[in-house]
Amino acid sequence: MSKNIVTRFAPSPTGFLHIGGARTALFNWLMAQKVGGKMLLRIEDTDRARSTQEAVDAIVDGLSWLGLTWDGDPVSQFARADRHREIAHMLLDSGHAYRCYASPAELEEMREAARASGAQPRYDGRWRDRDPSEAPEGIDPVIRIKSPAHGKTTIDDRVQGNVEFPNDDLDDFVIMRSDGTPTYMLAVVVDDHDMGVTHVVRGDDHLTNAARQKIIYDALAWEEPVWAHIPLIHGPDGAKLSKRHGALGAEAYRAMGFLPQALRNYLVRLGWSHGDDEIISLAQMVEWFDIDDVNKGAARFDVQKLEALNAHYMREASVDEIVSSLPAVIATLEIGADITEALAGEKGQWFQAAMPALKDRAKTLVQLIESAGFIFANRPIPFDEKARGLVDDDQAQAHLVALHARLSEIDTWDHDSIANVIKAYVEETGLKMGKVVQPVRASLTGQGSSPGAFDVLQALGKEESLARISDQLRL
RNA sequence: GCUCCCAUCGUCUAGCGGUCUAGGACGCCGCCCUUUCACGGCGGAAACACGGGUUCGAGUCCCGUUGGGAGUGCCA
Repeated sequence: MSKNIVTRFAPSPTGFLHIGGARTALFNWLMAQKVGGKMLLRIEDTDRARSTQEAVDAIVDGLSWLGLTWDGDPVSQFARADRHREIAHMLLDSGHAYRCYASPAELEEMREAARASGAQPRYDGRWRDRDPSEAPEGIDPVIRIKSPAHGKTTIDDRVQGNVEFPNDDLDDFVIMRSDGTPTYMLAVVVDDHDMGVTHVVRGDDHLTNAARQKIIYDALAWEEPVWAHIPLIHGPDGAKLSKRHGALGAEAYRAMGFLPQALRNYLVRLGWSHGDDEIISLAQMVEWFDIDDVNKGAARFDVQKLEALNAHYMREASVDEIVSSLPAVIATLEIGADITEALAGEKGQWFQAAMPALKDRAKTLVQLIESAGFIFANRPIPFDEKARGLVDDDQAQAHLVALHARLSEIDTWDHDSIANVIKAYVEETGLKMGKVVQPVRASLTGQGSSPGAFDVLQALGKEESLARISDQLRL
């Protein structure tokens, strides 16, 4: 691998930083990072109608959140339209491209006919060799590139290997629209070349585009970059990950309570691995990652595995780190405002005190907040029926009620007292500890569906016990 | 339809001709630890899509079948 490699991440700002895009960016970043090269960021905003500034912001935010940095300012592809036009005309002058006056209706007809006869729908090159003097009046032409009529175009891809495309299937595609704006196909080539990009790493949905782009490189006598088309990420159903699979952007995963290091770790293991290693630090990724080791097949997105990784990183993270990443998550919750308010007061201290125990038990920051529900709950909340709801069989319910009755006689409400009552009861009845302790404990701490005994405690004026129970009973 | 890509447990994957009665992780199921829930520990069920070759020997190489996926725009 050469020393001065330049990669780039080139998203189109029509949505947010999709999970697939995030991984593409990660791979690009890793490649550059590994050899001390550069990763550039280019916004492919040539489609004015669909590009928005909000999307650009979301992409930038998403990358930053994931800790993926780029060199220099983001490049706007749209802003480079003049240069694209210049190249298009160069191609025209050199005879590698030509003006085409075919109407949209004509093209549609062409495609229909091709489909009907079972052939590949493609432009038939009807204006390729026609004399410009035949051009109809009042029609703005597009500029098409002359692609080779015979033979094959082969892409030497670092991930996909050598892939050959019959030139028959690569038609004379449009490089400049009739309104004078460049198409993506031309713009990428010109930009990658001008920006000095040496390695193009992107989704394999671009693989056939690489063949088309190579035609442009060849026509310009420019050296093509090293290609690496990484497999797409699929949804649980095996189809390309899309809107209907649920959450889309990095910001959504952030809102769901995932830590950036967890998402990074998960993403890098999709289609790439380093032996049996599962937990991989940033430094290790940089050291171990090799584009040549990336698999060709698409991987399905599995939230459970992401959650497991996240749980790991939450345990590993310091309380401070967790606390500092909480506001962004809370802000996205419906009851976020209430929580923020509650946190400002005494409940904030309880929350802080409970944090070490809380963070080791939750899989996501959202779960962490939810599991602290008893701290934020509005009081008083009826105790009896809630407790009953925790178990479904009658016998267990009876035990629960009986135990609660005994517990309610306790004055001190400290760790030992509660434990002793429970122990005694369990010994007396010969019950399995977990069977009865679990629901009782749940009703005491208010976890699960029942914010229970904490309210009883409060009603009894045992405020200070809350903190103690959080601490001693480990919630 | 056509072009291209892919194919190991449910999922992510290890495997780069013999050490594979196929390893790890997530998930799942037991047991242990535990005053709850977790964590942790131990154990279990679970895969080389199918058919032909090549080879002394194939999960590993070749071909086909089947099954997935991507592309097929004056979108990117």
